[in-house]
Amino acid sequence: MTLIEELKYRGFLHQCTDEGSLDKKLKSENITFYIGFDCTAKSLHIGSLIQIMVMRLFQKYGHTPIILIGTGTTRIGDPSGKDETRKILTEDEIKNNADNIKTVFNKYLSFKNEKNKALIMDNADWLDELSYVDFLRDFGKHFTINKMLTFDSVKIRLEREQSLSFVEFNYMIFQAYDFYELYNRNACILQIGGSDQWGNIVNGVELIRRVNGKEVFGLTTPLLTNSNGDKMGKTSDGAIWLNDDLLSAYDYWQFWRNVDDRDVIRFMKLFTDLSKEKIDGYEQDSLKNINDLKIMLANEVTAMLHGIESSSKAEKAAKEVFENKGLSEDMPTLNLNNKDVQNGVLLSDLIVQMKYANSKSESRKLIRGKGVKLNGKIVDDELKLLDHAQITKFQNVISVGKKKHFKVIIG
RNA sequence: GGAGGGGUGCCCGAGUGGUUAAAGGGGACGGGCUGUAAACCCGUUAGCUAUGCUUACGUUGGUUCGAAUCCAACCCCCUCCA
Repeated sequence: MTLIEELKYRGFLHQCTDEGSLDKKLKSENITFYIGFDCTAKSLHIGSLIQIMVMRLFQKYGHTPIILIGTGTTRIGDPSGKDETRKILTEDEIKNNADNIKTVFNKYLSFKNEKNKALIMDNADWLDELSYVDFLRDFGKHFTINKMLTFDSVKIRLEREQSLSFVEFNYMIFQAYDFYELYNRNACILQIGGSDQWGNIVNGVELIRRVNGKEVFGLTTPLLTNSNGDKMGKTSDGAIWLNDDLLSAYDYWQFWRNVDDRDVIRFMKLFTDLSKEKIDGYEQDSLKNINDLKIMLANEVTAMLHGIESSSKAEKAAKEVFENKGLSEDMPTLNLNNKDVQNGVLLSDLIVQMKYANSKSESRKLIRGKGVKLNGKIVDDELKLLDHAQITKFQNVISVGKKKHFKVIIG
C-alpha cells in the first residue's frame, strides 16, 4: 500500500488540495510536513489523537513530522469550530500548557530516527518578533477581506450574530504565515489538520504560492465523531485526556471499551497499528464477537499511550470489576486519612470526593434514584453513614451507576 | 453619536406582578431492557449543616406586602442610519 492508499483505507483523508500531485511527491521523495497544536488546555484529548496518528503514519513511511506548538497563536485564539470568543489565557498558563502537551508526542512519534526524526517547533519564535507595519505591508496585501468572509469559521459567527473580534479574525493570517515560515525554514511542504482547519490551511498554501511561487499541499482529516454524529472527546466526567495525570490508564481503557458497536472497526483503523489483513478479518465476524473486538481495541489503544503493562492491568481490573463484580487492585481508588474517618463518613461524601458527583445534593439524588450500590447492594438511605470499623475493612466497593466502581483505602 | 431589537438554568427557548427553582425541547446523568453497545420506556437535572433554609432570570439601585416580570442608570450583543 502507498501512503495515500493507507490514509484512505484507514479513514484519515477528508480533503486534499491536490491529491494527485501529493501522491506523486510522497512516492518519489521524503517530505517534511507539519500539524499545529494550540495550547488552550493542559493536555491534548482524543480529539487530537487522529492528527497524532496521521503523523505517526507519515513518519512510518519515511516523512519528517514537525509538531508546531502554537504558543504564539494561542494568545489570539482560533475562531474555527467555535461559536464564541475564547477565553484569554495568561502567558504562564500557555507556557505551562505547552510543556504538558509536548510530553505526549514521544509515545507516538520517534525523536531518534537519524533521517526523519520528529521536530517540535514553536510559532512564538517568529510571531513574537513580527513588526506590525512590516507584516501588514508584506503579507497583509495577500489576503482579501472578501475571501476571508467566505470561510465557514467567519461565516458561522456572522450568521449566528455572534461577535468575532478583529484579533480572532487575524488568526487565519497567522496560521498561513506559520506555514510560510516552516516552508522557508524547513522546506515543509504539507500542512495537515482537522476538517475545521481547511480554510486556514488553504490560506497558507495560497500565501506560499503568491510569495514563493511554489506549490505546497494541504490535507485534512475528518472530524472525530461517533456514529451518533456527536463530537468526541468529552464525557460527563470531562474530556478524554491523553496525559495520564488527568486521566488514568484504567479510565482511558474504559472509554475505548465502551465505544458504539458501529465505531469499533473504524476506530481500529484510525487508532491502532493493526494491519489491514487483521482488521478486515475482524470486520468479517464483527457481529459474532463485537465485545472481544472492543477489548482488543481498548488494549491496543491503551498500550500505545500508557504502555503494555498499564493496559494489561486495566484489562485485568475490568474483568475483576465487571465480570466478577468484585474488588480489583487496579480499579479506581479513593485514598483517605485514618483520622478523617474516625467518626465515620457519609457515603454521599465519598462519591463527591471521588468526583463521581459534583455536589452532595447530586450524590444524594443518585442514591435516591437507586443509582448507588455498596458491595453490590442498592443503598436506599441517602444519609448512609459508614462507621469507622466498616470503612477500614478494605473490602468496600462503591458503585455509581453501572460503570463507575471504586474502592476506598484508608492510609 | 441617532433609531430599533435583545441578554432567562449546561445549551436552545417560553414566561411580562404572586400557586415560578422557572413550561417545552436538546444534552447529560440515574433506573428498566441488554452485551460495560445502540434503539426504546421511566426518572433526575441550583446549593446546603435539608420536611427547612440560601442563592438564581446581564449589572446596580428603586417601586411593591410580593418582581424574571414595573421604573432608573449602567454594561454587553444584534440590525439600520451618521
